[in-house]
Amino acid sequence: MRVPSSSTTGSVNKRTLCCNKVGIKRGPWTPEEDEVLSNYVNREGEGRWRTLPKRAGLQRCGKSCRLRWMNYLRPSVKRGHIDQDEEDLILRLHRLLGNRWSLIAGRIPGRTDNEIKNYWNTHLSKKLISRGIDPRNHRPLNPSPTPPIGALNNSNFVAISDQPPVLPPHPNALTLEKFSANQHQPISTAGNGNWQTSNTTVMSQRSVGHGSNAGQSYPIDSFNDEDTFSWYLDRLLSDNLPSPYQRWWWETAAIPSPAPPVSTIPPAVDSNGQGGIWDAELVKSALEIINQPDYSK
DNA sequence: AATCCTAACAACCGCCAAATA
DNA sequence: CTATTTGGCGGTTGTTAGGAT
Repeated sequence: MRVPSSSTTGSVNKRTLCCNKVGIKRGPWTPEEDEVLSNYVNREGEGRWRTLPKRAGLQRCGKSCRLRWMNYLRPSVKRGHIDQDEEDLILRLHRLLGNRWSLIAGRIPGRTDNEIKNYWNTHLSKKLISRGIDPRNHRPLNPSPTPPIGALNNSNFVAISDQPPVLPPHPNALTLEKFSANQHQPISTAGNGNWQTSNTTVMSQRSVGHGSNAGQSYPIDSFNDEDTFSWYLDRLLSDNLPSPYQRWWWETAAIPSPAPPVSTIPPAVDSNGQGGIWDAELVKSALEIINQPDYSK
């Protein structure tokens, strides 16, 4: 929660335009404000956030209104206790997707990216650390052969061995390496989460696998392949998830529609006879990640 | 009772891609 | 085609509540 807007510190100059106006309120929302915003959005619908405050009669910036609606007021938002199933799922998805909170939230009905991010930072990352696992990459924190005594008992997780699991590399990184090696210029994942060539950012991770992106000039022409790969990976994962998760995984998938029929999935060998993009090791890595039994109840 | 410490989480920030003018 | 606006994202801040001292 923030200090209300009356403060006039030097940081004001750095604020984005919508929050830089005199008379714009900041900080916690009151029940009265919530009601005004809820009534307005229920009546007029979502969108046009920038002009919404004026139309609705709120002394807030549009960004703040959008955030309040999306994370708190929306009827579909399920707030409160995150149960064991959800927690298990967040762990699996984070291991697969990293800090892509909106993608993770998209797989957990009723939960927002902000809520999952908070839950991760306050609960789950600490839980993993207590197990001797690095929450950033799900690999052992301490590469020494003997984990600390008691580390495996200090959580809700069921220890399946005396050793923390050694996990395979992140599948998305593998994906791009594969694209690069077979067909295109060198691409790597940068620390800022963007895909890069040697000196130029070429593709935002937010674009990968979703949307047409017509008109954009990506140096790789395999965007559709990547798109298809996302779909294929989705199918593999849904088929191999623990049973309670299978149905909603597919139902909530944020993937192109309609999905391509199975018959269009390219073979595991490309036209040159080289290892194709559906590399068996890549698929195996993804399945190993999602099926790691250490998060099971 | 007062103070300190920390977990929890709502809200803000800067950035950037997509949409629109 | 370019400039501007909008919406969405992940990272971070800082208030609050509650437990410990």
